[in-house]
Amino acid sequence: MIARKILVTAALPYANGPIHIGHLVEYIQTDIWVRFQKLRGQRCIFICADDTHGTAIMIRARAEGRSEEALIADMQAAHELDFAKFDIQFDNYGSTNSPENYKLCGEFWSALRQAGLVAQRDVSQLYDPVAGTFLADRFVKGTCPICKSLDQYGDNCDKCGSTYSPADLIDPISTLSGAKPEVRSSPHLFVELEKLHDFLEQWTQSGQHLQAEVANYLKGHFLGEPLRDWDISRPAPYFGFEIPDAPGHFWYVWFDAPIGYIASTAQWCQRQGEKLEDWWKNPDTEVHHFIGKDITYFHTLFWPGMLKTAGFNLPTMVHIHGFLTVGGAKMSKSKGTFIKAETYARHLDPAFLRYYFASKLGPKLDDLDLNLTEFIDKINADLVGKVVNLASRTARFARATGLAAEYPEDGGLFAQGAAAGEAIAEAYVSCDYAKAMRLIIELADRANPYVENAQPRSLAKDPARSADVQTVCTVALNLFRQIAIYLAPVLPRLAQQCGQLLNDPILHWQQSQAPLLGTAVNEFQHMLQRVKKEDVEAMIEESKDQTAAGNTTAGSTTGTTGGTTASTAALEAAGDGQWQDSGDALVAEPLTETCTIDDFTKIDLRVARIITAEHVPEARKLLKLTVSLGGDVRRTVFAGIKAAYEPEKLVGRLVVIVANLAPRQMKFGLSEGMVTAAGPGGEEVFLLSVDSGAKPGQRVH
RNA sequence: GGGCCGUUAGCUCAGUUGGUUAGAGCAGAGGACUCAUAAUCCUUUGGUCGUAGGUUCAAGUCCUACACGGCCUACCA
Repeated sequence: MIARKILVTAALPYANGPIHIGHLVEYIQTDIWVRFQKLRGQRCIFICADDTHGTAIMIRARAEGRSEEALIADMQAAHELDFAKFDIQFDNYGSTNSPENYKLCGEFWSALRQAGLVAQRDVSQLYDPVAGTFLADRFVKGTCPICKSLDQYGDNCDKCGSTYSPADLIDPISTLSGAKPEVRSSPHLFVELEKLHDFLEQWTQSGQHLQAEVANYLKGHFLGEPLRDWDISRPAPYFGFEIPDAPGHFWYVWFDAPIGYIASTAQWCQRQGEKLEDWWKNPDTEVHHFIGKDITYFHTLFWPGMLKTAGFNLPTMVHIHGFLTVGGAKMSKSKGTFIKAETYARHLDPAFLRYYFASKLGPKLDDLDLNLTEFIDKINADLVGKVVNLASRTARFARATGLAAEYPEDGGLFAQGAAAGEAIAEAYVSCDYAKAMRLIIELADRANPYVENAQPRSLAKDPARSADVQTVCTVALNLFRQIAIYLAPVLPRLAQQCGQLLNDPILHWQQSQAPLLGTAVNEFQHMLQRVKKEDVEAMIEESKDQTAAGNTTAGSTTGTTGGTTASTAALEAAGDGQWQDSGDALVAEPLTETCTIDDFTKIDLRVARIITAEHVPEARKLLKLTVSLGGDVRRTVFAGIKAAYEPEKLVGRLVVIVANLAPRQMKFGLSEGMVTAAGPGGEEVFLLSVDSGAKPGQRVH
């Protein structure tokens, strides 16, 4: 058999936050696939890197008073350490901030230029004169130009949903410095993706490279109309690569991030004495990308377009997975389900998570739920009770004799297991790990009754029957070994331990097809500890302590999406030791521009009592409140607090409202004010209260 | 509102091109064993396969509608 050349990537984690268990779904999924391919004898390499560029990194480095390079070096070291703990084994782990990547970006760039796909036009963008930087959309807030809502981000309005340019915002402020941004026009470079429309249509709809639902999604959402030009340059200052033929302009982080896959491969080639062309410009090489559904767009439209234009291999397959939920809900810092990789590894065996994810992962892009009770049960029942137990209940008796020289009659168990190998392999290949695990555990379910019936315990008592003991142990340990081989992609350490126990390392899938005979058996050592409920609880508790609030989507990675807000060391160090308040909130929403007392008095804050509160059935976030300002002055106010408060519990309660806010016509009625609250939104909304004694209608000074 | 996916035993899920009394694991109940990490083994309870129609000799499996849930997208504070 000629080995296939398979190049596999997982999305590049952004250098702005630690690895958490949501990320790990992807890296574990990918690592299993790679280990499987290697075990089957394919030439398979696993390539990844840190994604390091962009405004967010620049801002954070600035806040921490150090260089971007120092920041990303620290983050990369932390990421690699976390991955190693989970046995995620990259062939090369690079960085998008590498000379190789710069060179390749140039290559892609020339190709795009030559193909006539680059257009230039001016973009008016807001500029922060204090921070001395152009402002990415999310670093500008102001009043929505469409619906006049206050405090909206620069790219789209949370309230009316309209999208616009940050330059259109009314009364914008920079969230970096609080300064009033100026509109500055600057030339930007665009990739005219529409010119590749036909190619992308054909490539995405071929039925070969994408999961069917993904192809449908693209067809419905993007390919049905002209593809928009893609703005891939950013004016200085920007942490990234300067565009060679456009001094003062930098490639947008999403331009150089996927090219990082190739750059990281180049580093591997350098080390291995291989040629990059053999891996990226070779029709015989398969390229497989594993990504989360949040970055589908980039990997299925832009990226193939770029590869096609620059003459690199197109992805053979883009494997897209869903998000992780914990206990059926999004990971939540306040609930302690936002679990960092590092925290998990301090409390529990990473192998457990690998097995659990494997047992839940299918080829679809459904979200995957980590149910902690199920987690405990599954690990203890499957891995400890069924699999490892096979070895632990027999290895001891086999020490004296070793394995028999001939494989005994076992009622066809080993042959059955060998025959199941191809079905298991197919399940791995198609990323249906759940099915693979099911099939494997079935083998263990058949093996244990064999041991039970064979009664090695009573045989062992009779010295005259040592041959029979050897027979039984030879069967049981071979069945165990067969299972360990099948599980090796998921549980590499177990495979290694099995190899040690039986003096024969597990190196190839094919070893599952013939029993191991005539070797010595070493002393049995515990292979896996059971999961203890207390350890899981301790992990959750510790995760709770870390930061204040905020639900975060347990998404995947690469680039500018899905990153968690970074806390800054500086702010945390300055925090009051007694309360341990995190600096995250301030980082997420920095202080605004200084205002005068006159500015403040323009806003008329009043104490009000909630008289009625009801759900607005059609609205997802809104409650309709009637508040009293005393006497018979009533106001109707819509408040976006549905996720955080039950209407019944609000009635009678005193709140603080903005009483002179211009009324606003909303879909569900006229809103005549605004209820004040703190928090990032969603379930994390906290209404302002006043101390007892205050009366409706009183002004807040 | 649009799109996609799902709805099978208390829980997690299998159910192949429609074909006999719908399966597994876990949990529950009873028993056995004590070699093993209180592991294992045997027996057993439990399902009008979301609802309503339809196609068919035959439907968990195909079609239609509806309900519920999830995700995406839009709308919407």
